[in-house]
Amino acid sequence: MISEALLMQYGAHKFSVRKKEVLFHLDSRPQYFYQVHQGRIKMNYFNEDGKEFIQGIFTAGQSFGEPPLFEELSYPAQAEAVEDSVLWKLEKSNFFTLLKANPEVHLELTKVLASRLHYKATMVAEISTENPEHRLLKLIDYFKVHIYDIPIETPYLVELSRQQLADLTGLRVETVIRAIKSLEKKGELSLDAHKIRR
Amino acid sequence: MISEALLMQYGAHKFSVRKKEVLFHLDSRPQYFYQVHQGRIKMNYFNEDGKEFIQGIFTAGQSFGEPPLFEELSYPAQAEAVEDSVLWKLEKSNFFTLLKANPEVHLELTKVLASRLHYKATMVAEISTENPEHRLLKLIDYFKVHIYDIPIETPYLVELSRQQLADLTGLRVETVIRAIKSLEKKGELSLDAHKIRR
DNA sequence: CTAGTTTTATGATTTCGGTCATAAAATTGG
DNA sequence: CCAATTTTATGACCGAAATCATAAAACTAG
Repeated sequence: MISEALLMQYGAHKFSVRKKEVLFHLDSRPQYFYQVHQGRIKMNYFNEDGKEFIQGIFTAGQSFGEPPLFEELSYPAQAEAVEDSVLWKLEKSNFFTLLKANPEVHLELTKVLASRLHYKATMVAEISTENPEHRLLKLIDYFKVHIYDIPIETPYLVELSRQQLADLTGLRVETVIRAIKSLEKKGELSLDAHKIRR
Repeated sequence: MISEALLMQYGAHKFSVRKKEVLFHLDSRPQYFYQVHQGRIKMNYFNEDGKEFIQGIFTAGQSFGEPPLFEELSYPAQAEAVEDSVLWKLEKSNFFTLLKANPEVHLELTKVLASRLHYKATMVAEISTENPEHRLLKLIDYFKVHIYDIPIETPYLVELSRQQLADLTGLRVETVIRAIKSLEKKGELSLDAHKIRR
């Protein structure tokens, strides 16, 4: 997260997007550094027959889509507004000028990339080797502990739909619904009015 | 990749590991920055019933296992020598001193993390949504273009075993063997003496 | 308030890749 | 050089999750 003061100083602009609007497409070349000011943005991939995979969901204060800025790479997913949102947008070259002039910001950004890499390494191993229930618990606990910084023993209310859980874990909605039910029966989580608590 | 001169200057040491030796375990806390001097190291995860997933294979000049150094995180996989190898090992605190004093090295490292994030994002989406043949082609092309820097039109000889391909794509050996056969039949790649060329 | 949409739910059926068993070919190491 | 190990290969069978169909419940927007 880069402070607004700094973003403005280096010529960033705020702009609005409507729910479902696409910010950039799969395989396009990055031109800007993006940071969420308000709302929620997801990065997602669709295969040939329309199956979605969600790389990440980003909320106020979080940046996204930085990796391809650093190499001559194109985006491995598109970015789409989950709800009406306001974003900061900073020209690529200005972004690098900013980083160079502010080593502590650069270090912060490296930490963000490191933590995202940790998340991806965790999820890809889960998806490759574990069953649906295991995957879902891992994802839920990951969000709780690493994204929302809630101690593992404190109850946490999952704010993701069954479909989003499916698209984050590579499962299908029906499988998620059944696995969640089964996990409730086993006492691994609780449900009240369809909301998942763990 | 950090130059040997710089590594030495900040107190790094070289040490040897034998094939199959484990450098650090899953869930342990990182204490060092590691860089391969000679040989090959893989980072891998095993689920409860022994199914392996390979996060990456690192060769001479490449560093690995950096992300958890930047946050207070534990390793999401273990590191294991694929063959007898020699490694550089730099104390965590010295590593950060080095980065701080050498911004261009820090930027290089950020690029490495960015490119690894790109690889993981690509593979996790593949594994979640695509069939075995698609996954294998994507992996092979990724290694060719992004890891070995070979132009897509130049033939490339895959130096990974069927088992390694399986553990990198979340498949089983038998499935990889059959998919490779089928891809050969379709003309997507060629085989000579079991070696895969594409 | 209500029609329309999205989300959650559940049963029946299918399928793709996993599992199991076995063996040939290739590689390695002593 | 040869025994032991690893890698590649192939067929038969199985099963977990995907797919398909349908509907109730819960939201949402006008």
